[in-house]
Amino acid sequence: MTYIPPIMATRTIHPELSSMALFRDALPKADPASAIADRLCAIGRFRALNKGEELVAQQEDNLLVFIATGAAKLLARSCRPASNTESGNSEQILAFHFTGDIVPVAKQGDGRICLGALSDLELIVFDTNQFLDTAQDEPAVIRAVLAKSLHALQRSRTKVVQMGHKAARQRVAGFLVSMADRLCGCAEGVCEFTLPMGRCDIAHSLGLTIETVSRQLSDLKHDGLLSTRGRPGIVLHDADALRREAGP
Amino acid sequence: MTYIPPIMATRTIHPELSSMALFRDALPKADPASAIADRLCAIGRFRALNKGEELVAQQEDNLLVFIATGAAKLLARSCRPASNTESGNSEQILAFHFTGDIVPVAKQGDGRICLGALSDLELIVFDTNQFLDTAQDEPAVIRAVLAKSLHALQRSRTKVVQMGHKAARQRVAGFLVSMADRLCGCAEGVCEFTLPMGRCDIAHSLGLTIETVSRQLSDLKHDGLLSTRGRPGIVLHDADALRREAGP
DNA sequence: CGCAGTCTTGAGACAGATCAACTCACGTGG
DNA sequence: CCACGTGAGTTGATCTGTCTCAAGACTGCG
Repeated sequence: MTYIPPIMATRTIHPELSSMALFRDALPKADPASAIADRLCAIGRFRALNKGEELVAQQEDNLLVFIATGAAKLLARSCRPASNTESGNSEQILAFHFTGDIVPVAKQGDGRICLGALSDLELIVFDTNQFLDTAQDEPAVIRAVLAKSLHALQRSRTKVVQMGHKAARQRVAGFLVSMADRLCGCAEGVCEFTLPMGRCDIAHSLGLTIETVSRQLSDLKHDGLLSTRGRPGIVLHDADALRREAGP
Repeated sequence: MTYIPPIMATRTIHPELSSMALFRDALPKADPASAIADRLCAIGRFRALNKGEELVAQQEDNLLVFIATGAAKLLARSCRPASNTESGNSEQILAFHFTGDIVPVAKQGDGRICLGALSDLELIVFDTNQFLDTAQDEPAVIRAVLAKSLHALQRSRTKVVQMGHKAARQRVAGFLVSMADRLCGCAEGVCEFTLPMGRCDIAHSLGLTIETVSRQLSDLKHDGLLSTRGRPGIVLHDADALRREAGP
């Protein structure tokens, strides 16, 4: 849980890294693509984080973070920054993000927001306004960012519904179905995958305690809906049945 | 609670209505503004809703709704659509929106999403893709939509934090502070305003029951933090103190 | 005036939090 | 190679905040 001070470049962006990750879909034609890619590379900052490290956004930052490779958690800490003993779990995970995602990181009303590395992580960090200024005359790029942002909004709204009126069992079931979909593209039937985050992160994501998450996983296991393979390995026996558990 | 079937125009958009509401800030120069405004008017649909009516999005809809005048609630219903007696409160309010807001309304993973009129309401409804195609060569417009979307994402994330690990008292306090800010621009000191929504909507927005909301309001009143003026009237005696109640 | 809907207040039940052991997996070093 | 230590995960017992059910008070309207 190392603190990573302000946003800062550690090296120049690998041009092809940037262009591939960001614009594969947005820019079908090759020529303007390289031009805009070059310009964006000039303002983007590359960051590599080791597993467990965090990129902490300053209060005034308004960032767009592209995840080149790896898995990350976006989290909000309920202030109380100077707690020595890791303090209470006053931390809420807003979303999990994986390779290829674009994460808007803007100041929350209160409490700092930061991006934690669930695995080794490669990021490209932009100042949002600078990015948009540069991409101003390339509507396809802005539109791609907008599409990703709307997607993030949709997932955030789903999370609101989940946390607003769902029981612990439904939240855990919903979480597992979502992970099955995002990690191995499995939407039905048997499905096996490895969770990149621990119970603690799951709990903070669902607004539950680790004890409750653990209990619900055990219950689902006893009900024959899943098996575990070691600590992080999960086998869903019937993704559809689990989706039904998650409720509407 | 009338059902409003599919999105449908009731009359052509008043051009100045559209241009004023959407582009006042996005398009400083006048000439191109009218051109793009005309084109957008051609694809936007005007809708007027009476208080209590709802605009129900179809599963396949992907809309951008501009609120010309009035107050609205964006809500997700936990399926179970054929419940006769108003059924359980299986409904979650995702956000409140007021005059000038731009509301992305896309299909949620499950359960329909719809926009309810808290007051008489005037809307302009666009298909998102059609809107973006039309605004393609006007980056300022797309950028304005992106900015609004990022703002919606930010508020949605704040709601996740609120519902993830905050007690009822904190949620109600936070709600009141937010409303004070959005309805009368009050951020501190004494502040009086009228809530456009009932206790029931507040409860559904915060993931609580109306009884709990009512109790918390009573408690805050007994603690001298606020007074009520009739049913919907609220007087905050000290917005800062209330913000402190809401926690970090 | 009386009705109907909204809001408030009260008493009891329950899901999940909290506190506290205990187990397990894994790496380290004797 | 095995004892040990550490951190994560599981399981159990109790406590508490919020939901539920139920009754009463307020507001607005015909």
